[in-house]
Amino acid sequence: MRRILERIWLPGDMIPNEIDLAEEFGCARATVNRAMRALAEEGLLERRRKAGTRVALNPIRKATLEIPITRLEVEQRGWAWRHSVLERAETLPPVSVASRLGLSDDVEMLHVRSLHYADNHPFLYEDRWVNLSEVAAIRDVNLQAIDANEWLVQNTPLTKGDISFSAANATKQEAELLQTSEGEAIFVIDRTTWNGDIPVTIVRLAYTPGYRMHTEI
Amino acid sequence: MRRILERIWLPGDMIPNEIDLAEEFGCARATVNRAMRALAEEGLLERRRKAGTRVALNPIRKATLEIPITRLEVEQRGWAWRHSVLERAETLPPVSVASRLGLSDDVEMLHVRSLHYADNHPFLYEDRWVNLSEVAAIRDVNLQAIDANEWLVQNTPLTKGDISFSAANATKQEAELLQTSEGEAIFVIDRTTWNGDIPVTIVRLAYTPGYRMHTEI
DNA sequence: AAGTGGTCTAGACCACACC
DNA sequence: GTGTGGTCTAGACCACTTC
Repeated sequence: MRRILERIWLPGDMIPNEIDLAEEFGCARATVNRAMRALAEEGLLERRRKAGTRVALNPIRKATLEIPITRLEVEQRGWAWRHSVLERAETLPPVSVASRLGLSDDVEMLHVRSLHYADNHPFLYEDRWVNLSEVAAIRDVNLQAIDANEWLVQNTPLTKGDISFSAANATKQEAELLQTSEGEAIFVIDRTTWNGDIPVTIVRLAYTPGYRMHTEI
Repeated sequence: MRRILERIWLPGDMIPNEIDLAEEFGCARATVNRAMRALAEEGLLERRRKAGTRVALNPIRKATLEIPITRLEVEQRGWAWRHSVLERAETLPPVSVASRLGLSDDVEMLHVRSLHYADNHPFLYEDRWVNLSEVAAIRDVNLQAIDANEWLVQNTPLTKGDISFSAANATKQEAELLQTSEGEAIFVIDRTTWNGDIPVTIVRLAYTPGYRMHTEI
């Protein structure tokens, strides 16, 4: 790592193989392998069998985003969290939702709209659809007492997720709920989650204006 | 992993120690360690010496975001990339920039504003300040020929980065550059990068309306 | 004090990708 | 074919943290 950061080994350079490095550093080959694997996972090296190891040309440093439970995210900032369920209905999904989940639009799903507060200020407006045929047990959950996401994470196997981040102008409804004005720029997360190949839930999270998602590399 | 996903081991459960697992699976302890370390890095397990290993209570599944070079991001979508430098000046930074970098505001920095295109449509407006005392060599670089970010990534050690994502309403200037209307919601990335403790560059990336950043977990 | 995970070793065999 | 990384083993000692 030092040699890469100090540009002794330049991007694109081949570096010695594991056996030679082990000899140079006076350690076992397994130790070299462990170190190199870690550097490759960080994106600093590119490794291929037979072809050898080279310093990554585009050190695409991977930022890891933690996808937190809203309650914890709010509480970590020192605010009091609460949320309020605006709507809870078992109903037919719009085609856009059904098709994105690969489900038929003539089977009822659970539709939950809720508003999360931080210290009594609107923080996040959540619009969620849940696949009832996969998570029937959620019918009996008091979603006012526990956030749907928190319940799902703790009670359903979730193996795969698809997340996208974007910006959107607040609709009139969103503006009213988030106590801002129509057209204000809103940070939006759209997330779809599967258990294996079975879609579990799709949710749109619209954050209060000024929200920033933060990470380090 | 199977036992966690199939909820045989529930969130919060302690799981057997490495020696017992090695015996159960008929493998060496090092192999168990390797597997458990991988699961811990994915966020499925929490490990502490002496305290043991437990299934993560909040499977904060970590999404890894790749921070790509804009040229590659555009080209990967099958579009032709080009960019055009709007301004290039060695000048004193505004206090906001200097203070966020922890630099004095009476030392000149390089200010570069540029517009990236995808298939001749405006894609990204970039406003960047570079610490010339750390990266003097960039004075002689033809930034019209290579994107500043791409040059920096390949020619400067960058050890630490701070990234935030947010939504903003397009200013009049941004709207004109991105060929949209004032107030349109814009996806914004603010990134500050250091080499060790020395700040290297700070940049604001304003994406074309409708831009989505995407990842999977 | 003691038990846990963290790390390392020396050796072995394997799988893949390039020749 | 052959050289590379990928993986595994059996054993050892270490470091941390909880008891």
